[in-house]
Amino acid sequence: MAEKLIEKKYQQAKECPITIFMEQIGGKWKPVIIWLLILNEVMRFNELDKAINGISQKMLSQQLKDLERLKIVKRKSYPVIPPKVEYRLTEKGKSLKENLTSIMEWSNKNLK
Amino acid sequence: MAEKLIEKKYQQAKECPITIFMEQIGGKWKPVIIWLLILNEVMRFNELDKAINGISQKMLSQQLKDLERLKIVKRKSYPVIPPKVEYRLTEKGKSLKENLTSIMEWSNKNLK
DNA sequence: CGGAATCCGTTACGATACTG
DNA sequence: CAGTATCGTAACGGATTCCG
Repeated sequence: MAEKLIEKKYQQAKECPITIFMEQIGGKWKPVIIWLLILNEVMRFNELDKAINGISQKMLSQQLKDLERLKIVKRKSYPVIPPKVEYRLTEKGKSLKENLTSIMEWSNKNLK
Repeated sequence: MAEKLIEKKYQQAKECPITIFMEQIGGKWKPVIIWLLILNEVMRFNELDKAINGISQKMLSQQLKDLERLKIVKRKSYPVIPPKVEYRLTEKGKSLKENLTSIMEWSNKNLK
């Protein structure tokens, strides 16, 4: 009886949207990639690679694929040699700007 | 020369505050814990354990320690038998409410 | 009740090398 | 240039047991 009440009271924790957010947009690299694309509109693979301190090509391409699947990033490839691929945000991706900005401000104020 | 320009242009990516945020507040469990404490003010270890679907005691105590170290959560222990320990947010912790709320809204709108 | 200790599997991440 | 493929390590996370 009491257990049932507790279950009900704290039900919010299940399928928590914040958790889903963290699982999908969080992680070590995705926010940086998104942030760079907010600042620079469009970037090539190689530019992202150079811009992100310490990332490997493997990780970068993996994270970009994830973000593409999530419809946050658009990939545009030109059939030239040498290859040229551009990445930019979708509208959905751009809509993250305010969230990331306020997180950034909080972080600057509160985290070392 | 050109390299130097690129380095400069994308310097934002180093020590990115959003990355720091994700590393410290992100992850699978921390946001849920914080959110529950926002909703319920004060909770005991056991209540958190029951409220968070699928968490193990090990993870819970580990995450609570992390959050305590970050000064986001306050721990209050009563010297009684059986033991009683309460967790609540610090002011710093409470200041995350707006961030988490807007993340939650975005998540509800944009993530499955 | 509120943990700590242990064991163990899975995933994330990283370094390096290679390719169309 | 824009990636794959391969391999090794480290961190994460879960299950179980034990204890004051």
